[in-house]
Formats: sequence, structure tokens, C-alpha cells
Amino acid sequence: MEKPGLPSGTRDFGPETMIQRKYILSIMQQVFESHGFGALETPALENLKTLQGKYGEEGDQLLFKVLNSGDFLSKADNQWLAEKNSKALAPSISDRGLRYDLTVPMARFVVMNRDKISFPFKRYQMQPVWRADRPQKGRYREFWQCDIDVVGANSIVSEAELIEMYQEVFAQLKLGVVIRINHRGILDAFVPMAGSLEAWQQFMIVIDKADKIGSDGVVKELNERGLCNTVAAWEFLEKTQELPTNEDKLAALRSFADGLNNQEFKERLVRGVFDISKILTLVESNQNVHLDVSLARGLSYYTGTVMEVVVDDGKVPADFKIGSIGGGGRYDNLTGMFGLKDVSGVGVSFGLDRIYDVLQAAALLPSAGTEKHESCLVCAMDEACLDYAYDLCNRLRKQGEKIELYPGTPKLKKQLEYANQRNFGSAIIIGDSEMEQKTYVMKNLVTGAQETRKFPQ
RNA sequence: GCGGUUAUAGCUCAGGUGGUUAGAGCAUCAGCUUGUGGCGCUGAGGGUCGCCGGUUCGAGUCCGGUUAAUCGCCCCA
Repeated sequence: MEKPGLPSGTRDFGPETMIQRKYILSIMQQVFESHGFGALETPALENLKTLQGKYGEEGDQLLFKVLNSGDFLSKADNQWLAEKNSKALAPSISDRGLRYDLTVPMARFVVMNRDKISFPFKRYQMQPVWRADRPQKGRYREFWQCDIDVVGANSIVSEAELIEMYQEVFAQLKLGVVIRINHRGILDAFVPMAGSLEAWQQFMIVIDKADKIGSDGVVKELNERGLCNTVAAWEFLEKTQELPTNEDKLAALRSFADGLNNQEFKERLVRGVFDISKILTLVESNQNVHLDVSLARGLSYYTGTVMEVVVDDGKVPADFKIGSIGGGGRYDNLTGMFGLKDVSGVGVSFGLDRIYDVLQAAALLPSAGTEKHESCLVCAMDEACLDYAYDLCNRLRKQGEKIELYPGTPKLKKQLEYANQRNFGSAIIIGDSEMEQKTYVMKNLVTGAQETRKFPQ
């Protein structure tokens, strides 16, 4: 016999878990809608052409590709097939893949529906995404993202609003968080120092890990990767990072900009500093919004502000470690990749599954509850009473009662055990005598008391 | 793609240095209780010890391989 199992990195969510997941989702939905964001859903499957080239080289490799249907091998590339070169063969046997995030499908939707959309387009989207990487703690192959995006407006009031929406959601979830914020323009300033765009990209990957591997670790890894001339850049960033307040950091960046010769990168840096400063002013309470000059974020489509949410709450056990539980940023070129130019967008994502894991570790999820609920289970003693019981159910339900009929007529003991396990507050018992007398027995499952009532007309 | 750990009943796990018929708790089913639940007691069913091979008189236990899960690395929510 075949033993059932799940593919690695995927999970089932039973009724108890779903109550808790929906609790999180409903808070987000309420906040999103209160800010005027409308719902969007897109298919799990997208054309690979839509997805590829948006997430960087690493991201492309993590795309789940779906085999073409039918006799796909007849169209396969013979050379690569013979050489068993899977990577090169893939494009000839797979045209579609599972979405990797919600931002790119949204951008595709915007471009395809530009005639129907009134810009700025504000949408929220809460759906699963798939990534073919090695699962581990807090890391799944199928997981849910909850995205909010503003497309077609380049004012940074959107950034401020999104940050405040992060704050609202996590406040309602009673979870303390820190929102780390940075600007690609600030990091761009180090391209000349790195020497090449490629070296700069590697530099960003390394400094992004600063909070994990420490400053010494960053220096070590930069040297190992042969990025010796970026060490000075890191030393400046590190010194900036150690400054106590956002204002101090911004001031340090401004004076750094004054010393830059390259006009183009100087302008980008100044712009970045200006934007961050403005956002921090707009956000009403910005104590938990920290400028973090080492924050880079992996997705290659970000061009302006980048942000990330990390847990900062004493209720979470100290040994519970998980990466960021949300992130996002501004992207100026995403729709441009699909042929719609000069449309700027900004959006953030909530990582539902990690938020769930954190809330569980912090004991902040609503418990399944041992209290009896108000539903009533109707138990019929035998087949002859079942019609009568079914009729009674319908009548009581029409009176507004929450009522369920046990589907079948096993022993009463068994039916009452079921009522207990499901936490019914009361049970109705129907036997021959009740049927004859046109009554029913109502039993309170908490107190055990029971009384006979008349069958409703 | 690279390392570490684990794999025994439906679930969670025990099973020193190899040795009769592989155990427990929970869950399931039945009975104590003919139309009354939670608690309790009694009993029953349920196993190719992941898979393949090796060492041995003898392997759940030791060795090699393999598959899967899981935790790290890379990268990311």
C-alpha cells in the first residue's frame, strides 16, 4: 500500500490552523481596505517569459517550471536532450511556471489592463507563491504573501502610508517590529568605489548580511570575494550605522555626498537621503522605523526606497530566529519590462507564514478555545427518526439557530462523544417517544440539564 | 548545488556493549453503561523496524549504498 506524504516544503492547514491564519489575513484585509486598496487575484501559473529575468540570476533558478502538456518531447531540443543538459533543455519543454512573487504578476496585470485602470492603482493581493529552494525553518516551497502596491504615482507619501500600514497591522497583531528602511540611491553611491556593477552587486549581497555575520564577517567575506576596494565603503557604512539616530545617519550621508566627485552618483545619493528624510518626517510615529544603510534586498527590480520588517518583541523567545517577515520597495521599471514606460510603483509584502510562525512562538495567536460554542447537534436514535430530525433541523435553522444534524444513526453515546469533541454547546435528542409526542429533548452539554420542547410549527 | 542529523504502530517516541513472540502514551474499536457525553476501568485491532545489500550461527541494533524528511550554508518571505 502506498504511504501518503507531502512534497517537501509544503504543508496542510487543518481547521484549527485555518482559524488562526484567517485571523491574520482578516486583520490585513481590513487595514488594506481601510486605505482604499482593492483586491486582485492572478493565476498560479504564468508564462515563464513573464517571470524570468525579474528576480536576478539566483531567482530565475528558483522558479518552479511546469512541463508542457502533451507530447512535449517531440518539440524538445535534440542536442540538449542528447547531452542530458537539463538547464539548456528546459526552455524547449517548459513554457509556464508557478509565480515567484505577487509583484511581477501584478505588473503584468497592470500593463495588460492599462485601459481599464485608473491610476494611481492601489491593489492588495493575498495568495500563495512558490520557490524551488531548499526548505528549512521559516522557509517553505509554497508560502503566502500579502502584498499592497501603489502603481502609477511617484510621490513618497505612498512609502509613508505603506509604513504606517505595516505599523497598523502589527499593532493589531500585538507584535513588536522594527521597520528597516534604506534607499537604493544611497547604495548606488558606492558603484564607483566597487569598480564595476558586478562587484557592487556582490558588495550589496555581503553587506545585506551584516546583522547576521557581524562587521568582521562582512570584512572577511568582502576580502574573500576579492572586493578589497569596497572594504573602505563598508567601513564608512558601518560607522554611519553605529550612529544613534536616523538624523545623525542622514547628516553623515549628506556630508559624504559633499565629498563625492561623480555628479551622477552624487545626485542619486542626495535624492535617496532626501526621500528617506521626507518619509521619516511624514510617518507619524517613527520610533520603530530605522534607517539601515546595510539593507539592500535581493530582488533586482527595486530602484528607490527599500524596506524590511523584522521582529522586535520580548514575547518571542530569544532562541527563535527567523528572517524578515515582510519587505518591499519602490520599482521604477517593472512595468517598463512589459512595455509600459514611466510608471513608478511601490509596494510591500507581508510574509504570512513567517508571521504565523512568529505569532505562534510568541503565543499571540487566538487559541482554539475550550469554550463550548453555540451550535447544537441533533442526534437521531434510529433511521425511523432521521426524517423527523432532519425536518426539525430545518425549522430551527429558519428560527436562526446554529444547528447541525449528525449524519447517521450510530449509538447515542457515539453521537454525544462527537458533540463533545467538536465542542457543541448543546444537543437535541430524537427518539420514538419524541416523534410520537411531537417534541424534542434539548440537552445542555455544559450543565447536563435537559428539557422537553414542542416541535416548532 | 554543498554539509550535519534523523527514519520503529495512524501520531509522539522508548528499544546500553547484536540474542526468544519489537514496547509505551495518545488515537481507533468493543465492553463495563439496552435512550445520555466528558472522567475512570477492562479488553481488542494495528509493524516488511524507510528501501537495497553486506558482516554474523543470529541484525531494529554493526557496516556500505540509496531514498525521504529535517536543520544549517548559498540565497530569500
